[in-house]
Amino acid sequence: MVRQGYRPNGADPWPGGARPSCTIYAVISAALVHDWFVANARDLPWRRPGTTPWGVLVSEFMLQQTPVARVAPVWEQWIAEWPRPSALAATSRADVLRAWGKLGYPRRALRLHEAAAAIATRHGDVVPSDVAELEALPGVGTYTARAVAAFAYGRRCPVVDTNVRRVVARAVHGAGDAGPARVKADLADVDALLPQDDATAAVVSAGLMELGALVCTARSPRCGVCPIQAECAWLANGKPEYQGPRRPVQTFAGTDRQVRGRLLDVLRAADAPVPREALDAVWDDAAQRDRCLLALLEDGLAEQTDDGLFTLPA
DNA sequence: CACGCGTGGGT
DNA sequence: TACCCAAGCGT
Repeated sequence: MVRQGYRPNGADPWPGGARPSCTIYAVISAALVHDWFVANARDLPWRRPGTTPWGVLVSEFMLQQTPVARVAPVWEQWIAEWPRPSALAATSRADVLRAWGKLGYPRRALRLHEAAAAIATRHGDVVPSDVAELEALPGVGTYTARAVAAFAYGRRCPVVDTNVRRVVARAVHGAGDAGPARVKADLADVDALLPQDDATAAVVSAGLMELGALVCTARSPRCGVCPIQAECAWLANGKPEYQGPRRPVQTFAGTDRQVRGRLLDVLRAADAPVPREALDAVWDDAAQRDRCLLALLEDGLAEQTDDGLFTLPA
């Protein structure tokens, strides 16, 4: 139901004077999201019956900032090769980084490797279902912990990612898009609309994400096929454009990230330690190149052998 | 909390 | 073509 001036949770979704002129808020029906998801969910590999909590955890690591289409084939290989945390933990970091391939942000691969070791040694090779225990694992933050609790263990748990934040910002708050993250308030917003039953709530959590990924998209939302269009505060407000501050789009060309990527690409492709000259060839600016190589060594993404050659970490 | 961290596809 | 963006995390 769309209402004037109604605020779920009483929280101010636009702190700091960024409040848009709209005054319409809405309560959206979890049942509609639930039924839409059951009918429209993508057939993703990690949603197949038989996927273990470990499989879910691996998918969530890979999906941190990497699109579904690129993750899917790599996930299949990882689960086939390392079906349990202990199997991954027994693998060298070099092999893990090579298997990570070009998913990006390779520090995630190291953290997943560390998390696997922690699960193997401290949790009996079983991925924890408790949010606090999950958050204690390296590379597992607010989102990933709750995603595993919900999707791997079917628990009622607010799962807030960029998709869900956008759906809530629009459908509930009537804004064009989500502003800067407000973790506590975002979790409370979603918690307020989840049904009580664990299994049903978990499906709704997946449905909210799927809705944001497929229908309530950032660029061209397909409101005409949206299951909650009749309740959507953004539609009721006339789809106002987002007014608040936007995080500046990160540049890439010329940044350390690009240089690190090129250096690491050389190390991944090499089947033996490489001399300095092989790395020097990928970037002209020597100072930047050296800084990046040093950073890779410090991050544990590269190592130097006794005879001065460079490799992926053992 | 704002920022840095890879990569490549869509528009 | 240049942007814009994609299931975040750690510091």
